[in-house]
Amino acid sequence: MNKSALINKRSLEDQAADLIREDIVNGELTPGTRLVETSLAKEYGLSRGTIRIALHQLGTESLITQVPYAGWSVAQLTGQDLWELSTLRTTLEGMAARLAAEHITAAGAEQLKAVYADLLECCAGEDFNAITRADLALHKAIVDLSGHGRLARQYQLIENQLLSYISVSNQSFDPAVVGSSHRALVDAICEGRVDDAAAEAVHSITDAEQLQQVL
Amino acid sequence: MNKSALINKRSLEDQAADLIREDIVNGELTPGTRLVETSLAKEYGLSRGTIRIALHQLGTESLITQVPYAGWSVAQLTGQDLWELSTLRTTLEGMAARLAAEHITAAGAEQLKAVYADLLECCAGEDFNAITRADLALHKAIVDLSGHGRLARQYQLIENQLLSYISVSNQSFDPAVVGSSHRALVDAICEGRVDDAAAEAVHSITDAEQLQQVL
DNA sequence: TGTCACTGATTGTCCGACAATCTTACCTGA
DNA sequence: TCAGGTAAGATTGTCGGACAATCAGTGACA
Repeated sequence: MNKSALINKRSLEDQAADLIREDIVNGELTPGTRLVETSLAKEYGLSRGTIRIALHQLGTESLITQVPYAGWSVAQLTGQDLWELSTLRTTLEGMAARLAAEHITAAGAEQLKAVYADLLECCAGEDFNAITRADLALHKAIVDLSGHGRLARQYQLIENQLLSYISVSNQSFDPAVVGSSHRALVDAICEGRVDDAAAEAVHSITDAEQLQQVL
Repeated sequence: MNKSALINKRSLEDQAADLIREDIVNGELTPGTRLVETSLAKEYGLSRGTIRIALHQLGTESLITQVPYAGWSVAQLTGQDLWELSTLRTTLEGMAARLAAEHITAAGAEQLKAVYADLLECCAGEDFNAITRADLALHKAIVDLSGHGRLARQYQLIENQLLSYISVSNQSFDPAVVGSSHRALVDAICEGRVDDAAAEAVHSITDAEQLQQVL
C-alpha cells in the first residue's frame, strides 16, 4: 500500500502556502489585511525567502494582491470579480458535468451519491457554513469525476476564491431548496444523460447576483 | 497619455520568467530540456533566488515540471494533456465568443475585423508558424473582447502550452481553409448573434486529434 | 549478479545585508 | 488654512554565501 502521501515530504514553501491559504478561506484573515513577509517568517519560524515563494503562490491564485515595494494584502472581491467567478464557474461546471456523465462508472455513481447524501444531511440542519462546504464538495466531486486534471485545477482556484468570499458574508438561504435542487444533476450524471447533466449543472449554482444580494 | 507601460518597472523575477517562457514557446528549449537554477542565474546575471521564483511561476503555468531535489525540466505534453488543453480551450472560447457577442461595440468590431484581416493575409503565404500565431491572435482578441479578466488569464495559460507544443511539431494543413473557416465566427460576434458565436467558436478550433495526427 | 556505500550534482532552506520604493508624518511658505 | 516639499520609517526587491537534504550515477564487494 502506498502511504507516501501520508508522509510529510512537502516543501516548507508549500506547507506555508497551505497554512496561510487556510487562514484566508476560513475568514481569519479578512480582505484588506496586510501580510508582511518578515512578520510571517517570524510567526511560522521560516526564512523570508521561503515565505516569499509561498506568497507568490497565493498571488497567482488571486487570493492575495501585491503592490510593488508596498506590501501584500488579502484580496478584496469586487462586483466584477464575483461576476467573473460565477460565470467562469458555471461554464467549467457545465463542462465537468458533461464529461462526468460521458464516462460515469458504477463506482463513480456510488461515490457521487454518497457525497449528495452528505449534502442532504447538512441541509437538515441550520449550519450555513457546513451546507456551503457540502455544496462545494458535491460540485468538486463532479469535477473530479470528469477525469480532467486541468479542469480540476482551474476549478480549485475558483473554489478557493469563492470560499474566502463566502466565509466573510453571513449568507442566508433556504437549506431545503439547496438540497433538493441538486437531485436532478446527480441523477443525470449517474444515468449518463450528458446534455441534461450539463444543463442541470448551470441551474444548481448560486449565482453572483444572489451572492451580492446577501451582502 | 499613459506611457507607464513603456517604462521598465517590472521586477527582475517577472522579466526572467518572461525570457525563459519565450524560449520555451519558441521551441528553443525543447521538452525534456533540464533547467538548472545556478546555470540560469549565471546566464541571466541574476541571483539564484530571483531565478527560483521565476521557475516557480513557470511551474504554475505548467510549462515546466519539477522533481524535488532533482531539477526542473521543460514539460512534455502527453496525449492526455493535448486532450485536456483542447477541450478546455473549446469550452473557454465558446464562453468568450458568447460574451464578446453580447456586448460588442463598433470599436470592438473594427478591431476584431482588423485582426481577422491579418490572419487572411498570413494565409495567403506558406509560413505555417505565422499562420498559427495569427490564428491564436484572433482567438485571443475574442477573449479580450469578452471583458472577462479571469477568462483571459486562464486562456493565456492554455495558449502558452499549446504554443510550446506547436512550435516543436511541424504542422501541415491547408492555409486557405484556416482563413475562411473563421469568417462565420467573426461575423456572428460583430453582429451580436450570441448563440451562433458560441457555436462557431467550437467549430473553428483545431482539435487535439488533428494536432496529434500531425506528430 | 545484485547490493551497498560513495561521490557529485542540484535543489531546499537559512541568514544577513543593502538598495529601491512606497507611506506617513512633519514642516514650510504663501 | 492649505498645497507642496522633505525627511524618516517600513517593506519589498535583490544579492551573495552557506549548509543540509535528496537524487542519480559509479564502482566495489560479496
